[in-house]
Amino acid sequence: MFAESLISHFETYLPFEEREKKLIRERISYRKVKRREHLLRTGEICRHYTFVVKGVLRMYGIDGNGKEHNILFASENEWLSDISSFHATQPGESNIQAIEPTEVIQIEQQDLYHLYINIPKLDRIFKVITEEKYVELQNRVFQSISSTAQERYLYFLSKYPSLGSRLPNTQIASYLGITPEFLSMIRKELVAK
Amino acid sequence: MFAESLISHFETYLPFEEREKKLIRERISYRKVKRREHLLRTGEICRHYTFVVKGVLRMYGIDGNGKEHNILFASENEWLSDISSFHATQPGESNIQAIEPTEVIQIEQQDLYHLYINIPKLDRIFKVITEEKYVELQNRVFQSISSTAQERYLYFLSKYPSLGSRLPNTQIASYLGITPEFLSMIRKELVAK
DNA sequence: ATTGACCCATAAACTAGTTTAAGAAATTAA
DNA sequence: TTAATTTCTTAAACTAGTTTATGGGTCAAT
Repeated sequence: MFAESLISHFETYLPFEEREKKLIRERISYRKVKRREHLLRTGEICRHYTFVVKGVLRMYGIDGNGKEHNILFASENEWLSDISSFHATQPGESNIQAIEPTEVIQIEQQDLYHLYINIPKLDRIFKVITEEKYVELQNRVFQSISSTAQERYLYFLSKYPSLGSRLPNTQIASYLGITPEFLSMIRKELVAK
Repeated sequence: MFAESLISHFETYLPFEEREKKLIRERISYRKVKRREHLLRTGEICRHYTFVVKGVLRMYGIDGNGKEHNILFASENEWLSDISSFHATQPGESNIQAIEPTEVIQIEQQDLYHLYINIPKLDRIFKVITEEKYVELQNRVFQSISSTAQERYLYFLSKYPSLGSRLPNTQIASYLGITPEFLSMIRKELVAK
């Protein structure tokens, strides 16, 4: 059953009792997302916390000139949500789209709050998950203010080796904050070495 | 008493009973930090979660060429820690230094864990605090891949209006990922308008 | 009052990354 | 299987941001 991949994800943090697993199973839903299908668009309220079972999602923003910029990717066993839109129940800026055919588990706001109340250790687990994601982002900020595009690309490859081959280079360039043309140049230079 | 500024910070999230406040008071310590004094240096284990009562701290990293880059600032009522070093009890890369004379409240790892166990709502509160900081960082990442230095500077000013006048421009330039010379040029252009 | 450390500004030469354009290669849809 | 679309590469002209150097202003400490 699809719920087991989520429960075993939770159990990498803390053990769960059957009673708790049952509560979780009652409050989650499963969804398939086609390649290029959107889960969220600018101006919509983000209604779900989304857990990737299989595939890859990207979260991106759109700048003043209408250009898309990848904020992050989420692949197997990762969480994704426009957190501020989700908690405030307000329209947000973010977009979420599948890059590959993707399967996800989703929790709605009221269900997640219900679970937080009935399974206090979920507060602990999401605190830890958010801290882990926070550290990742902080490293990325440091990279972005201290490193060249080539260094950022090598860091990305070392951090997400599978994504390096799985994603089109245009998506990676957008994540790195450079043009696809310049990424192409960087790759050429790296091969030359 | 110094503990009250921390407790009233917590109570902006959830109410606390006297029993819980007592537990907190027993587990925190107060410290004055001189201008330019360090709370943490590269290679050290980050032993504390630090709450700024008064003043401004900066967290910075050092790149391969020995140059410092400001990852973030923490001023009144903000938390700061090298989270991964703190939880892993392992040496980290980060540095934390006072920009102004600063007063902080600190919690050591064992004390924080003790509080998490005895006051479960602290898991909830730190989950929310970390989510808030996560959203801030995510916005900053989006800025860094989508905006010019001038736009990033204006965003910084709008987001932290007090810091704009309180900090030397060299510190702001380091945070924005540009040279002080270029920030100087940006400011000149903005004044000209 | 004077030194020294730091902070800010200006300018010229330089470099990293963008833009535009155009063609080749690879995927996807029909 | 072919047409259509997306992806990748190359190259030339351009722009945003760096580097180096120089000088002036400010502030805390003697």
